[in-house]
Amino acid sequence: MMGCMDTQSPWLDDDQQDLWQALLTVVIALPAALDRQLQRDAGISNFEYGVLARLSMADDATMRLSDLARVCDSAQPRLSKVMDRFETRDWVTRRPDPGDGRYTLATLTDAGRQKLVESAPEHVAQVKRLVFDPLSAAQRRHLGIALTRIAATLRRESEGG
Amino acid sequence: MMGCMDTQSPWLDDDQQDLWQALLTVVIALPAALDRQLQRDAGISNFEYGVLARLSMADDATMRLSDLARVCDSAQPRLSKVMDRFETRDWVTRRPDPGDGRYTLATLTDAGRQKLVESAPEHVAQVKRLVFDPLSAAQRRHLGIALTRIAATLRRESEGG
DNA sequence: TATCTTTACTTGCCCAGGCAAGCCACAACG
DNA sequence: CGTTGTGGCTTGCCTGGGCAAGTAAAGATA
Repeated sequence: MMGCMDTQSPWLDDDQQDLWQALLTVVIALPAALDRQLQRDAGISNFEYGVLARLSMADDATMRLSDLARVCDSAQPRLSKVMDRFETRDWVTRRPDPGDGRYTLATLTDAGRQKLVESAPEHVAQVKRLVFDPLSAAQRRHLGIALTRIAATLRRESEGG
Repeated sequence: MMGCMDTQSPWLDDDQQDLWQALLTVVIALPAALDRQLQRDAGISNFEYGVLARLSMADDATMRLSDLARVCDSAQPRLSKVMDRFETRDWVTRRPDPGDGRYTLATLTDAGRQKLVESAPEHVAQVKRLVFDPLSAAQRRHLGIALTRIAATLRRESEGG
């Protein structure tokens, strides 16, 4: 058991096991379910939907790729290839940042925004059905608090580690 | 269909947005972080670890592949290929179920169990660090309740849908 | 017993993602 | 001004996963 335990025991107790199993099911089956729905109804992946959504929220629907990658929890090569696909479908345009040629600015086109608007309702409905409907208001609040903490830890992990 | 909203509005309010973003970060970044650690320290993926762990808990360390796939939230082809890799490393053996030749029984070998035991401590430590450490006892309890409900919904989805 | 359906598993093809190496723009230093 | 260094992005190679088609065993029907 290797001495590197930052916490007490090297094993999970029963309650932890249950929580852990539920979390594993969610992180495995939830993206799969979202991907299936989006692929079927819109021909895009859950990750691609997230990229479109994030871009649409930015000023002038424009962001630096590195910033976009960060908010989408993505590595750069992955986002780069998504952008290749999006550009061939005319959903985004890429151009060097005039202020600093190292950055690349991505802008959502009208066609890209339209794709997002088209695919949003069914996707949002799926999210509500799978995540929000099973929970009471109080449970949603508690879930949000806990997940926000874990997400913050994961973000630190990605940047610092 | 469009009209198929099982809940009220077709959009998420601000609180829901925050929860949704945190959940997205977790389902994307958590498997990635677990995979990195396991790949680095043990040369296996998080999914493969889960397969070994599940098999090790069964009676005689033996399960039907279809049952194993279900508890691992996996489709059959995926598990089939994992078993190919495991068999070449002598971590599992496969043989037809004597009672019904359609089923295949997978058994964890001693070497397979040893691999699991070797890789467990660091993996468990990582899980604790990323998931449990950021939370209070009450938050863990709440999180477990909420995730169990969502996981149940997802399981119904996989089977019925 | 012969045929058809169902169920469990495997195989082959295609595509997305990770990683390492390469490329380009800027900054710092002499 | 050259040179070196750093940071952002892209490319190529390889592996893993999804899906649809194929195989094989069991059961059903006649």
